[in-house]
Amino acid sequence: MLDRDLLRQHPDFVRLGIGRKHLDVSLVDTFLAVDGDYRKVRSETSEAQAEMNRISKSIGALMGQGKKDEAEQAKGQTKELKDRVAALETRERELEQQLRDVELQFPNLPHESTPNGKDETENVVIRTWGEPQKFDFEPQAHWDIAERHKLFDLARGAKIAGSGFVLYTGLGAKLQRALFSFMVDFQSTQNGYTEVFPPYISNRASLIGTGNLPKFEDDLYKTTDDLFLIPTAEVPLTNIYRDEILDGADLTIKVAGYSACFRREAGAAGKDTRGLLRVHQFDKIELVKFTKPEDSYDELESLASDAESVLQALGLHYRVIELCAGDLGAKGAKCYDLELWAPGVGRWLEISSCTNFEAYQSRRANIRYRPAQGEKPQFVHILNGSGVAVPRLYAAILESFQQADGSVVVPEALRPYVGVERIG
RNA sequence: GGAGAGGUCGCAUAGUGGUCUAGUGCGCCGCACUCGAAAUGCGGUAAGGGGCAACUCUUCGAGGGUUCGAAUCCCUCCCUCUCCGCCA
Repeated sequence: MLDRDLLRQHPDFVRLGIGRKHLDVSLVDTFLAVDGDYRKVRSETSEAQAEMNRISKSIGALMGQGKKDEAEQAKGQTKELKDRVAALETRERELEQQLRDVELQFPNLPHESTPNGKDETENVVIRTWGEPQKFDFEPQAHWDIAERHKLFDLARGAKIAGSGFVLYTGLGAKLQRALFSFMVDFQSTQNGYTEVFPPYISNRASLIGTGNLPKFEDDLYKTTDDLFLIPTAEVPLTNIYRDEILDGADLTIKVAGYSACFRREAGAAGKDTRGLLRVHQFDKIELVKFTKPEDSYDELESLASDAESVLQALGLHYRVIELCAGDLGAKGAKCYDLELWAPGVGRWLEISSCTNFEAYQSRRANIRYRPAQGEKPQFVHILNGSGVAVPRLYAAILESFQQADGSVVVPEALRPYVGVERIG
C-alpha cells in the first residue's frame, strides 16, 4: 500500500517507480478515478449525516420538553433524508471497498538506490565472502551424501505427506534441529534480537498485512477454518504489532523467530525438484525489524550483515546480490539476496532475502509509532530477512564439508548442537 | 465440545433508547503554589476520514438489523474469563 497523498499529488512519480519494476502502471489511474468518486461521495454523505444528526437531536430536545406533537411532526419529515443518507452510505461503502481493493494491489516503489534492470540477469554482486572449497575428488550432491548416511528419506516423506515433504532421520534429523537451534541462539545472543516462537497458522488479516494476500492465495496451504499455514515466520512476526502504536523510544525493535514454513510452490512444478532445493515444508529463522523511517536504510545494511554472520560462523562461501528493480518483487523497496555456494550441485543457492519494505507493510498492517509525546503517530518502516533458511544451508554444509572418504566434517560452531565432529 | 459471565477513550470503572460533542479515578503533559519536591488546585490528554477554513463525519470487540435517534434493544461472528467434558 502506498501513501494516498503521494498518489494524489505525485501520480507521475508513482508511475515512474512502478514502471521501473516493469509492473502495470494503469493502477494509478484506476486509483485516481475511484478516489475522486469516493471523496465526493464521502463529503456528501458527511453533510447528510450531519443534517440527520441535527434533526434527531432536536427531536430529542422536543421530547425532553414534553412537546410530543411537534416531535412527531419532525419525525414525519425525516423519511426522505433518511433514505438519502442510507443510499449515500451504501454508495460510500462500495467505493471504500473498491478503493481498498485497488490500494492492496499496488506494488511498493523501488528505492532510488535500487538499480534499474528487467530481471535477475541484471542483479548486481555486491560482495563475496570466502573461497570455493577445493576438492581432489568429484564432490557429490547433497542427496547422494544424505543417502549414504541415511540423513533424510524423500521417498518415505512423500509416502507420509506427498512429494516435497522430507523425512529427516537419525543424525540427519539431529543436524536439522542443530541448525535452527544454533541460528536462533546466534541471532539472539550475538546480534541482539529478541527471540520469539510464533504460531504456524495465520488469519487473513495477518496475511494481508504482510502482502501475501489477496494476491498470492494459491501459494498458501489453507485450512478448513479459513486459516492458513504460514509460508514464513515473517507473517506472524510482522503482525506482532498489527494495529498498534509503538513508542518511538522503543525503536528499533528486532525480533528473531524460528518456524516451519509451508509453501505450495504453485507453478514451480519441475523446478529444482531434487534433494532439498525446493520443498513444501522447511525450517527457517526469520529476522524482522521495526524502525523509524530515517533509520531503515542503515538497519537494512546491518540486517544483511546479521544474516551473513551466521554463514561466516559456519565457514561457508557466499555472496551478496543487490536485486535490480525488475527482480525486486512487488513488496520491496530495496533487497539484498544472500547466495550460498553449493559445490556438489555446482550452483549458488539463495538462502536469504533481506528487504526494506519501508512503510508498505506497516500501512497494510497499520503499525505506527509516536515520535514523541503529543505528536501524531507515523508508520514505522519494516524490514525482514532470513537468518537463514535451513534446507539449502543443510545442503551446502553437506556438500562443502564432504571428505574424500565420504564422511562430512561438522563445522565447529555446530558441534555442541550435533554432538559429533563428523558424520560417517 | 457444553453451560455461564464479560469485551467502553493508556489502565480501572460509570453508563440499559435522547445535551453521551462518552462521566469519574489513576497515569501522563502543561500551568499555579514551592528554595526544590511531595501534596493540592486549574487546564489538557484516542484514532481515522472529508474540507482552504469554520467545521464536520466515523469508530464504545467486528459486522448486520430495529429506530427520527443505539455504548444501551435484536441477530451473526470474534476474543477473554469461570465451571464441566475431552485431551498432548
